[in-house]
Amino acid sequence: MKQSTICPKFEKAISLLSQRWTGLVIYQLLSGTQRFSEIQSAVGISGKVLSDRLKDLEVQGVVKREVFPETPVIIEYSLTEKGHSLEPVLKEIENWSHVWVSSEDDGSCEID
Amino acid sequence: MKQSTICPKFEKAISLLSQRWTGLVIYQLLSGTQRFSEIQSAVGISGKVLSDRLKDLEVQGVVKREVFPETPVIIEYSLTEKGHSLEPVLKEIENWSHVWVSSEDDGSCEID
DNA sequence: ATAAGTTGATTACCTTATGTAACTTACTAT
DNA sequence: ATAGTAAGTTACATAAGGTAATCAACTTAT
Repeated sequence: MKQSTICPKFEKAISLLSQRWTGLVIYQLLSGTQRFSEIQSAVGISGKVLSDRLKDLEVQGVVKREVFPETPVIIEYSLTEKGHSLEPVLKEIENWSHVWVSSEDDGSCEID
Repeated sequence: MKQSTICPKFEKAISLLSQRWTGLVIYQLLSGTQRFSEIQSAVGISGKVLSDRLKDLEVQGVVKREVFPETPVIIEYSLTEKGHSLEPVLKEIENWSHVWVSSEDDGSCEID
């Protein structure tokens, strides 16, 4: 099963964004450079999967990884230009969510 | 593991879009009402998962399902207002993909 | 009448993907 | 020595997804 009529570039982009956690991780990094454990606790993702995602995003040129050999070691993750260019997409989703997603029992966020 | 600092509405929206195939199905329906098998062959998704996704999207008020008891039965899927309101998001992704995704061995689409 | 075909789904069965928790490396502080 | 820290990794269990066969309900072909 592989014969869509949809633009392959779009498909690639969608398959990136539609991988679980990826959008959230990028969104989180929009607020600036962060370390592994910061991302992990902010996003609520398991270490294993975060590790996978970051490797993936690095390979795709969306995320940059920098190692500082202090003790204990510090590793910083940030968005590349390509990564930052996803901001409009994430903002559009954020926007949509504030119009169309009901709060239900959820709390709300600052922006609400 | 569940204690993010991210807006719950945004999280909900992202969890919708970051479910595999969902974005592609909605994108496909942007071009108008379609039947099960049309979506299936256009998107390249298995019948099982498409069935799941459509049920999901119907419950979330993104997709509308109409049954015409002809023979064989005809069932039409279309976007609701909520569904259509996702167009800017999908277009933004499309846009991004044309700027940042390389063609590699892929073909290209009309828009390229 | 019996067999074959249609659409939208579902079922059984197998392979990935994700979650949990324990463990690793390398070095510091007690 | 012992414990602690950051960033992962590993082993193991559960959930999600893919494939192919099958179903319901009705029509057309033989």
